[in-house]
Amino acid sequence: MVTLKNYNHTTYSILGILTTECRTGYAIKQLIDESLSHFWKISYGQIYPTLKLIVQDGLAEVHTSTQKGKPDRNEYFLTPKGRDALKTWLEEPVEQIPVERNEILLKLFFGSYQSKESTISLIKEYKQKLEARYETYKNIEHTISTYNNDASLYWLFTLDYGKRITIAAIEWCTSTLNQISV
Amino acid sequence: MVTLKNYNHTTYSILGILTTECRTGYAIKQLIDESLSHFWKISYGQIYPTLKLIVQDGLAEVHTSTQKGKPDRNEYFLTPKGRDALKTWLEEPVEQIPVERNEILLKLFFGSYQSKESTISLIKEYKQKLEARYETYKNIEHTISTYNNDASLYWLFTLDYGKRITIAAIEWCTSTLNQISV
DNA sequence: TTGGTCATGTAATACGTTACATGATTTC
DNA sequence: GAAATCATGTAACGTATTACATGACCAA
Repeated sequence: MVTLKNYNHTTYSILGILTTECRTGYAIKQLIDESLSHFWKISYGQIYPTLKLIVQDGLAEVHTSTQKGKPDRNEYFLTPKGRDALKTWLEEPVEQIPVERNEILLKLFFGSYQSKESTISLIKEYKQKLEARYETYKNIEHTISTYNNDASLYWLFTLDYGKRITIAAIEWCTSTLNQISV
Repeated sequence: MVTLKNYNHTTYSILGILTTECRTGYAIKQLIDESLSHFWKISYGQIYPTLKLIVQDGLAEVHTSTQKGKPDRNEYFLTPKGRDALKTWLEEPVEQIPVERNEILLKLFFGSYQSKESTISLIKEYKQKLEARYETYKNIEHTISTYNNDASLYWLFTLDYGKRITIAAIEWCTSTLNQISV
């Protein structure tokens, strides 16, 4: 029995996206920025080396098409081994919820060391950014609704998460501002 | 006029903590693990090199006490320059809210590629971890309440944030489980 | 005597961002 | 003519984790 190598989450995100119609490094970046941006991000500096790696390891195959004028287009396709690796990872339990570092909370933690006004504008700006983010989520939701494949239900679940968290954070801003302003 | 160097958030977190009674690398780690763990984390591999750096740059001074038997104890104290650097950073606006990578949402995003049962247990486990986290937050809250200094009000604000976000996430779990189980 | 607490530190590795380089086609 | 889109990729750098090494004291 062959034990599969362990890859990092970035690699699995790419394997996962290769199950969709996205086949090029460029398209992978686009999909993540458009539809997963509320809980994932990636850079070309990760994508291209990772694509190379998964081909080396036999998780994907690359079909290169040289087009007149245009640059080469490398399309990637999962192999059965690649699908296995993805499935295995998907069914593994998640060990821990990671701690997200939050700069705003870090600054607020030292709030007694700055002026009330600074703290208030810190939270007000945060609130504005959260409200903008909420609007973005509604746009993503709209984009996803138009896809209408069997994946889109799950995509909407992840968005619902983003929206709920954002609303909770906005409410916290309001409540905290009230408590400070007194 | 002297322009201050820019440091990373980890460095500012250490500067901030040096405004409290925590003076050693060990105590810094402890405080973060106990009272900031809902939005920050740090390792010794960051703490000790950073302490060295801020002394080099004149942001802190170190007083070493050699004790009989026990290992050397290095106590760090902010210099006026260190306080300036902290204050400047505290009053700078936060550019962007970072995207937190979320492994659970990543797996859920590819939910159509796995069995319903896997997805359900993924979310159930997540919910359990969130509930455990909520309990932890209540413990931290209790710890902080006993400190009773002028910082503790702000510390409680950050905790309130953690609690609200966690509750929203738990509610999302419940709602999503209902929708999947149908 | 075993494990916890106090206490400091480094080296290797892993992970991620940013800036750079290239270049054709299409749209305003 | 300028800007956006499609398209690929590397190198340098910044940041963080993990494992390792050391060692005394104290409590169960």
